[in-house]
Amino acid sequence: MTQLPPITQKFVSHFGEMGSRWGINRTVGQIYALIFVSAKPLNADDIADALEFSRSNVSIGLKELQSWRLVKLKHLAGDRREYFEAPQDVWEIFKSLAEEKRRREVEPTLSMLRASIIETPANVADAHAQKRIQQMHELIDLSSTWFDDVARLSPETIARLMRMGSSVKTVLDMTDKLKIVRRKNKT
Amino acid sequence: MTQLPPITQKFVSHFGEMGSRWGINRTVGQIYALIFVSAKPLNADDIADALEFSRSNVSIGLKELQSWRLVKLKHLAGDRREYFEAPQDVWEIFKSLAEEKRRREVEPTLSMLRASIIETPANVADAHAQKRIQQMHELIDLSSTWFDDVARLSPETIARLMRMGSSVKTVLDMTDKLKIVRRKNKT
DNA sequence: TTCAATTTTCAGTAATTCGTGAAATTACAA
DNA sequence: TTGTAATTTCACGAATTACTGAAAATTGAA
Repeated sequence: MTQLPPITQKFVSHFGEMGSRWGINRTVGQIYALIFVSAKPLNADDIADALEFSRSNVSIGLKELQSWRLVKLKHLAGDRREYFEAPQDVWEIFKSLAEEKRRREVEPTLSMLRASIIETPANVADAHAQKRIQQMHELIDLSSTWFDDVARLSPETIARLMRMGSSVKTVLDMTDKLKIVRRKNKT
Repeated sequence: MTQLPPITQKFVSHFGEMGSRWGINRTVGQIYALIFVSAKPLNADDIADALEFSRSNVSIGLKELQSWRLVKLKHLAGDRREYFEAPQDVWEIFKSLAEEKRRREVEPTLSMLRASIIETPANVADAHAQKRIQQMHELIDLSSTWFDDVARLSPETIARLMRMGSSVKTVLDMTDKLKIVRRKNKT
């Protein structure tokens, strides 16, 4: 597997760059990209070889990717090395990532914001700060629980929702009308 | 403004930590947090003073925040210094951030993925890689245009949509049924 | 057990990113 | 203009983060 084919090569290197803009570093990004596009599971040596990273670097990178649930460990019969692969369904990947990000970054922020909100402000400046913090908390809390809710839907339902784009508004309005009609009929 | 009040203090320092998990660094995060909770616009000296950063550091941070459209420049009458404030509406803030992130990170990735997709695969490995890249492209493209669509809705409509959570499914199903009824009536 | 293959850890070093003070530039009042 | 306050730029040292090779630990077969 020395010398990656051109499309793979380009993807891997770009993904490394993007990785560093997200929390993960270039190396980890490249390792993931390689596993993602690979047709079959890879072991640590395959990766170290293909990307020309040290074996230890790959080991650490794989650990990191496992902690994000982005790669799955797989054992091949008659080979005791550990092989890794990415889930086939891209939606599943997206969801793992979002969940993990929520757990690690969003939740701690929310608790901190909550803690600030229940404190008694010492002066007028802090009272204003608290109002602003409250606003931020509401926004983050609403979007994150919403995201969780949506993630629970089937990929097809999500796709359907997304394809509607901004025309969801029409649907919402329609629903409201229906509710009103029902309420009227009841009384 | 030396010695920040406790709630502000805590928020600012936590936000700095979070900032470094996102693309922005600790300093920039703290500067933003301070501006966000402040009741009135701040100038660079206020900030340098409150956070004990060097004046130049603040200047660079403010430039960065402006480029993300997270702070707005404001001139106060009879004072030629530049004052900065964060938009009042947290939804607006969220949208600016998302748009800017899309423009800087998502769009370049999409073009790169597109470029890979139209290339002719050199071998069977690259053909498989291309299929995977295609899947990733579809997912990112769909979510990002969808996000744009939703962002265009009014904050109230968005809030309404979010409050529905996973029960949107029921609405979608209802809509489908309505469509079917209409179609039947037509024919 | 023992042994060899594989994986992980870790100390040291390389690379990158951050923050500062000093100098340069800009903007405005006199 | 000229002088001064405000802002930006930039080179450099400090701090942080990433990567490596060697050594230790783990795993499973014999």
